[in-house]
Amino acid sequence: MKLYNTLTKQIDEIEPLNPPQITIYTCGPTVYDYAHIGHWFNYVRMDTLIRTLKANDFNTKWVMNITDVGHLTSDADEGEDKLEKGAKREGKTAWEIADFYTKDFLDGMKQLNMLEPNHIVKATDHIPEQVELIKRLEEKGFTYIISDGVYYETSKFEGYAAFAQLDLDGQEAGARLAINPQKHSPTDFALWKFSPQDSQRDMEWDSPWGKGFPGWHIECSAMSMKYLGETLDIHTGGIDHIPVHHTNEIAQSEAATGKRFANHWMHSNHIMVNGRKISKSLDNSIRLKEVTDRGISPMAVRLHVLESHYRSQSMFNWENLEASQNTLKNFYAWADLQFQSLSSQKLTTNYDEALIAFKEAMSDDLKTPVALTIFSDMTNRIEDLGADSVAISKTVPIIEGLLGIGLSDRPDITGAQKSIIAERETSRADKDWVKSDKLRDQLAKEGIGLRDTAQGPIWFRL
RNA sequence: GGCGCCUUGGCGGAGUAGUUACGCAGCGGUCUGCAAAACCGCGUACACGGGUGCAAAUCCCGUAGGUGCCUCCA
Repeated sequence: MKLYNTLTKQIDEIEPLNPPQITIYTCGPTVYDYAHIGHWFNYVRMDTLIRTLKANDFNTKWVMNITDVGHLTSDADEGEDKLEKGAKREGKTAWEIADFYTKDFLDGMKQLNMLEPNHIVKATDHIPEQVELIKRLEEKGFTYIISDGVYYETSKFEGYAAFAQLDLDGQEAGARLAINPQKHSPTDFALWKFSPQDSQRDMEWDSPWGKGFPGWHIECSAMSMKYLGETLDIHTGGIDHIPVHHTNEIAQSEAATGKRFANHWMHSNHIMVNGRKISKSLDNSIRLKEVTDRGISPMAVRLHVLESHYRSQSMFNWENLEASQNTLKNFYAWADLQFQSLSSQKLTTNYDEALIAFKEAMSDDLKTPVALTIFSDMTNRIEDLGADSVAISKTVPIIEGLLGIGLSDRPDITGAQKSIIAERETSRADKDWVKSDKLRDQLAKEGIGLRDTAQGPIWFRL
C-alpha cells in the first residue's frame, strides 16, 4: 500500500516497524465547539485510511486524541484557552464544555459510520505523562522558563524548519514575532503554562514548575508515545497542522527520545464552502445536524468525502451533496439486489477483476474517486444484463469494509412483503391495474419501491 | 512582505502526452398498463499567450485570475 508522506514529500510504500501491526495516531478535535463539515471530511478520510490498511491485512492500532485543555486561541501561546473561553461563553465550566462537545463529536463519528479507534484519549487524563515528557526535555536542555511558562527552545533542535519547509526568516514579518518578547525565538512554544495570578482556572494541575496546564503540542507526543511507542508508523492530521503543531511535535518528541517520531505523515487538505475556507470569521461552518435537518443522510456526506481526493482542496456545496445522496440511493438499490434472483444471472462486470482494481485504487494513495468509478461500473445496467445475487452478496461486505457507506445495513424484505409483490404480479397478469397499484402503494408506505423490468419486478428500499 | 497550491462542460470532480472518465443537474428518446430514483443518446470541457514534441488538457516559460499557510482553524 502506498501513501503520500509529508515527511519525504513523495508517495511512499507503507512499511510498518512491526508488521503486520501498524500504529496510527490521529490528531483529534479540540472540544470547545461543534465539529463542522470540514472536520468531518478530515476524520472520514482518516477512517478511510484505517479501513484501507485493514483491507491490506494490516493489524491496525489506532489512537485518536481529544484536546480538552491547553489549546489556546493563538498558536503563538497567547490568548485564552479555548475550553476556558467556551466555558465563559456558555456559562459552564471548562470541564462541562469538554464533556458536552466530546459527546457530540463521538456521536458524529457514529453517525458517519467511523470505525472506533483502539483508544480515544483525553489530554486531561494524561497530565502526568506530559509532565514526565517535559522533564525529559528539561534534562536534555531543550527548555527554558519565562514568566508565563516553560518553553521549548526550537533553535536547539536541528532541522526544526525542515518538515514544513518553513522559511523562518521570511516569517519574521508575521504575527509570531511581535508577541511575547521574552521568548528566545518566535517559533518557541509553551510546554507548560502557568496559571494566571489574578484569576482561577477551571483546569489546572501542580507540576515541578508551578501550578498550570500543559501546552497544546505536548499532549500528542506524550499520549502517542504512551500508547504506540516512541516511534509510530503513521501520524495523521489536517494540513494546517504541518507548520506549527506537527513541526513542534516532531521537535519535542525527537529531542526527548533521540528517535524518529513518526515514519509516515498523512495530511488531509481543507475543503472550501462556496469557494472560501471555513472559518469562524466568515461564519460559514456547517454542522452535521444541518445536513440531517435537510433530510440528507450522513452516509451521503461520507460518499461526498470519498468523491474527492484527500490531498486536493475540494469544494463543498449543497447541490453536490444532494448529488451524492442520489448516487448513494443507486448504490443501495444495487445492494438490495443481493436478495433478489433475477431471471438472468449474467454479470455486467467481472466482479473479481473489478474488486481487485477497486482495492488497488484505494491502496494507491487512497484514490477514492477512482475506486468509486470502478464500483459504480459494477452497479450499472443490472436490469438489462442481469445480476448474480450471490456475487453481489459476496461483494457488498468487501466494498462496505472499505467505503463504510452503509451498504451492509440493509436486510432482506419480509415474507409478507414478498407475498405482496407476488400478489401484485398475479394482478398485473390479470390486468387488474387498480389492485396492482394499490399493492404498490402499500409497499411504498412500508418504504419499499418497485420497478417492473424485463427481468421481473425489482424492489429497493426508498 | 515570505512560502505554496490551483484554474477541466450548469455544478462537482478524475485523468497527466496519443483512448467520448464519471456523478448530479439539463435536453431528447426507449422500455412500461401506468410508473420508475431503469435504460439509451446529446450537449462535442480542459484560463490566456508562447515554446518543445509526429502528437499537449497533460511537459516548459510567461500572463491573468483564484486561493491556502505564515494569524483562529481539520
